[in-house]
Amino acid sequence: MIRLRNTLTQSKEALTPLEPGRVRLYVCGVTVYDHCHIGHGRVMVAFDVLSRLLRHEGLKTFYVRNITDIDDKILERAGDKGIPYERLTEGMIESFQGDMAWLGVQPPDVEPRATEHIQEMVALIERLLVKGVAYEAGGDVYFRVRSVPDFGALSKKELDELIAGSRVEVNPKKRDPLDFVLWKAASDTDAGFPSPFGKGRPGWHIECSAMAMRYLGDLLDIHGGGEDLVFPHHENERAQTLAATGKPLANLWMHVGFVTMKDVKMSKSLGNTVYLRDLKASYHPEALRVALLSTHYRSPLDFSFELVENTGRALYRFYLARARQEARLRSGQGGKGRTKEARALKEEFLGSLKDDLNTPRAIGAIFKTLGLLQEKPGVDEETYKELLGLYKEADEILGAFGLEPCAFLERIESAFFKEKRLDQGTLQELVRARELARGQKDFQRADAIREQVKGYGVLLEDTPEGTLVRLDV
RNA sequence: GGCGGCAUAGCCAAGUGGCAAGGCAGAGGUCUGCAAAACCUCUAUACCCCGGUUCGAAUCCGGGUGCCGCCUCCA
Repeated sequence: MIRLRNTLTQSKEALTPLEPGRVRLYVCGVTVYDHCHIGHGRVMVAFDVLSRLLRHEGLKTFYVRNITDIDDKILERAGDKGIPYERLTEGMIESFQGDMAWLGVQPPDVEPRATEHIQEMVALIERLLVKGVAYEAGGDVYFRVRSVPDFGALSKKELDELIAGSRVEVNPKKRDPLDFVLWKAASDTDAGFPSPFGKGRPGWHIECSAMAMRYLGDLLDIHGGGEDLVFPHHENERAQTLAATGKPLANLWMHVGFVTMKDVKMSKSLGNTVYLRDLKASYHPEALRVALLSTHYRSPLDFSFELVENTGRALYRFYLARARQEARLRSGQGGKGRTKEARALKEEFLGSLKDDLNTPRAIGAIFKTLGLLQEKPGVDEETYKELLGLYKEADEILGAFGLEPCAFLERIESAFFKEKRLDQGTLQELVRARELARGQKDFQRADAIREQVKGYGVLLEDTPEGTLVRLDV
């Protein structure tokens, strides 16, 4: 049983799919007018983990994540750059997909684009017009918010209080200041699509309802996105779908908390953003992924480079311990039989994830296996097999902890040597020279070499098997 | 102003009624030519404050305080 917190009811609920064994999942993706920052990355990773977990639990999951490729910001940005908006969005979609691949986010089953579903949106708007809950005004079409009695249920807002606190400039075309636009008229020179209401483009909210309904039907099991989408975006999606179909679009609404920088929300409009693409050069994607999952998805995550560095260090230690354990087993040295503990950790891992995606606790369980590996003689073959099962599960669901230790270490090392401008050949020579000096008990020279190499961030450890090169990551 | 959320060690972060996970950082010890790594031990008499419920609360209830977010495009 998977339990998830529902924004609508403000409590954890057992996930009970509409159709047994199948889950319909829709997540609001990105508006492609700029590159993705860490906040986007967090949401995508969170729902990536959710979809992986659902599938791991044997639920056939159909995951739809949209791309908003037409809106005011896009047109504005393209205008600033003096390029057609399609060129801007194509470039940003490519950038987005590159970032997601780097982060290990699996593609959704369908990634619909707004511009390719104008027909569905127009049809839905027409439905709303027929029902009398929408009206045309000067080429625009608006949705009558007051036609939905429980408007505000999702975001816990009272209509009248919204008006009181409203800072929106009044649009004279609206009959009620809270009404939102379903279709926006375009001038002759503006980008736009033909429609029965005239040339124009869809409002932001209608696209998600239309595309969700197109691919998943009138009612979803789970609809998710960032916390800032609760109001107005999801509230409006819910209202318009409810008005059109009598169904509230989704049974369960999930929202991911913000990424902050020094406790202030990271947002494009505030300019305190760190883009995913800027992290690619310096960090292993697994370090960022684990860092993003080390805080529960609903809590704010205060981002810092230190956080990623610390996580990278912990991962390095993790893979080193595994490499050592594997070396022990290869050389035929047995360890302790700890299968009971290993199984308990495995249960803790999966149980945590099934309880509202408690990734921090699940990650804690993974790190607890380190204690088993590193305690005196390590573990025996059977126990390690059990642990490998856990790591495989972590790889499948979290998309982390499942690499071949050597693969991870080599990747870290190659990046390291590239960055530090110390080539491996020179290092090997120094290590040989030092071993020679040590053999002659010339410890002064040996220590000097160790110091020299340390300047490059390389640590030399003397072990019975010879010199071990370790990186100060 | 309205609504929502959060407050756990130096830092990050679990824990939702029964001895306070885990990570990072730090201290001491074992080991070592010296180190490092690893291991062992230690690092919150205690979970923002004040009341209450209970045999028992970080955990439930009431009242404060502080921080954050939404109410406007935003993941």
